[in-house]
Amino acid sequence: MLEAEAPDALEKRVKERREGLPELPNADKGKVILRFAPNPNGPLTLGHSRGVIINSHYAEKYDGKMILRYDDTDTKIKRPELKAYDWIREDFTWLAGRKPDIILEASARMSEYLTHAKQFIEEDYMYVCTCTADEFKQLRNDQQECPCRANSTLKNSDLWDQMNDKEGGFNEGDAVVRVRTGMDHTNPALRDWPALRIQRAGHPKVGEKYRVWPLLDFQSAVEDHIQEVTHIIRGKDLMDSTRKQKLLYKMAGWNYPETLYWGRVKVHEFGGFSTSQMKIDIENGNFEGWDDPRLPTLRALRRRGYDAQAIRQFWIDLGLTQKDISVPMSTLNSLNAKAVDVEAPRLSFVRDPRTVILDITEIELTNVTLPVHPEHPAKGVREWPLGDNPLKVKITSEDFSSAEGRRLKDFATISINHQETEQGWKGEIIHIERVDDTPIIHWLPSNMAQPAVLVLEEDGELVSAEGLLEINDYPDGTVVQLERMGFAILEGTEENGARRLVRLHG
RNA sequence: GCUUGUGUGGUGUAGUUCGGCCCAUCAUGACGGGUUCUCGAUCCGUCGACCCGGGUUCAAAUCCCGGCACGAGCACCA
Repeated sequence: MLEAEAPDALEKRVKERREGLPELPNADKGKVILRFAPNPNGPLTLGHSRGVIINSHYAEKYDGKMILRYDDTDTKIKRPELKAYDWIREDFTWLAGRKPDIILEASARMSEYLTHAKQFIEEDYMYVCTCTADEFKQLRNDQQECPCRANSTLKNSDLWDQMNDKEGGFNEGDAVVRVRTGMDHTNPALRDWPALRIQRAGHPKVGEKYRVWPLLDFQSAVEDHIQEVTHIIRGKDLMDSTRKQKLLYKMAGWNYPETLYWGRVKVHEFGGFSTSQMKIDIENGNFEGWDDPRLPTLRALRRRGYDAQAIRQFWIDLGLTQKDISVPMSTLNSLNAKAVDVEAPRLSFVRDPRTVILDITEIELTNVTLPVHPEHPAKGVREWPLGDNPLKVKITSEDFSSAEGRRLKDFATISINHQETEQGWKGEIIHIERVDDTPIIHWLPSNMAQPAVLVLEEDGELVSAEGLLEINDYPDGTVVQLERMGFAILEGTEENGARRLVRLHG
C-alpha cells in the first residue's frame, strides 16, 4: 500500500515561484547562439531594447554568443542610415552592458545570399516569377499557380542571370524569386513567398554593386543557418516568418532554431515605437533630434540619465509573454529611481526665482548645513554661508505668490511682506527653530546660486526653464535630485555660462 | 475573407504543460497613516483580478466544448 503510493508522492512537484525569465528549450550551456537584428534606419528605441535585453540576457545565462546583425537589405523603403550603424552599436553596448560577440552587416554578406539563391534555383526550391505584384496577389488569393511556376530549371537559371545583369532586360519590379512552397497552403502568407527582388537604388554601404537583394525572410533564414543560431526570440508579428522559413529549411535539409515570441508593446506616454515616423517628425522639426528628451529612443533615455540596469530589469520583469501590452513609464521610472537614488546628490534648483530680503542681524547662525543625501549621512553635508546682512534669498515664483508663511528648508520660517524694494521683496524671519508645520519650500542664498536652465517636457513642448542652481562641482553626467522637483542630469554649459540640466523623472 | 496569436486586480506579472498546497504571487498604481526640515526615500495599512456560457470531476485560473473581445500576418518593408 505504501509502495503503491510512494511513486505518486515523488512525482508530486512543488510549485515554486519562478525568478526572472523561464528556461530556454533545448539550451546547452556554452552552445547557445542568439541574435538581435535591427534595421539601421535610425537609432534604437525603447521598443528595440526588449530584443537587446532578452536575447543578451539569455546569451549570458547560457554562456553563449550574441550576434548583432544589421538587416540592411532594403535600399528604398527603409533605407539604411550610415550613422545608425554606429548609433546602434553604441546603444546596444550601453544597454546590454557589453559588446556583441559578433557583428554582421547583411549588406556585406550579399555573396552568401546570392550564392544560396542560385543554388536553390538550380535545385528547384525556388523559381523566378515575372508576374506583377498585383497579379500574384490575385493568384495567391485564388490559390492558383502562376504561369512562371511551370518554367524549367534551366529557364529559371537564365531568368536569374537576367535579374542580376545590370544591362539586362529586367528592371525593378519586373521579376522576383519565389520559394516553391505550394499554393495549397491554408495560410495565404505561406504560398510561394517572395525571397529576393530587384532594387535599383544604391545602398549606402555597398553602392551599386548588387541588383538583386534578398527580402528579410530569405536573408534571415540563410544567415541564421550559417551562424548556427540556436534560438530566435522575436516579436510574434514574425510568427508567419518562422512558418515560411521552416518550409525553406525543410527543403534545404536544415534544422530550424528554437523560436520564442513576445507580444506587441506600447508605452502609455509614447504609444508605439516607429523609427520611420520619428524620422519624419524630426525632419519636420517637431523634435530637435534623435536624443530629444521627449522621444522614446535609447539615446534620449540615456541623455536624460536613465540607468541601463533599470531598463534591463524592466524588460525581465515583463517577461516573455505573447500578450500585447501597454505599460506606463511609471513602472520603469520606479525601477530607475531605485537605481539612481543612492548615488544622486541633493541640490537646490530655483525656477523662475524671486528675491526676498531678510534682516539677519538678530540671528546667530552664520551658515546653513544640509545633507548631501538624507539617507546616507556619510556622503557629507552642504554648507551655505549666509554672508552679510541683509540676506538675499531666492525662492521660486510659485512659492512666492502665497500670502502665508513659508519655511525655508533647513533654515528658518519666514513671512513675505510683498513690498518691493530695490534689492528685492521684503521678508521677515519669524523663527529659526521649526515649531509648527508651516509648508517647507526649497531656496538658495544668492551667494550659492548660479544661473542654470532645466530642459524638460511640459505639455508636449520642450521647455528650457531658467532658474538658479546651487553652486556645485559635480561633473557633467551626474544624476542629481533637485529638492522637491525630482531627478535631473547635469549636462553641460550654455553659451551664456548657465549650467544646463535635463530632467529625468520625479 | 483566410491564417495565426492572446485573454488573471488600474497597469504589468506568477501560477495553466502534469486539476487539489490558489477564498490566487510579486511589482507598480491609487488611497490612508507613521517617520523624515524635499512634492524624494522609507515603514505600515487599505483597494482591487482568473473574458463569458456550458461540461467533466469529490475538486477547475488550470482539462473539454461553444461563444465573445482584442491583436498580428496575408508587402517586390523590417
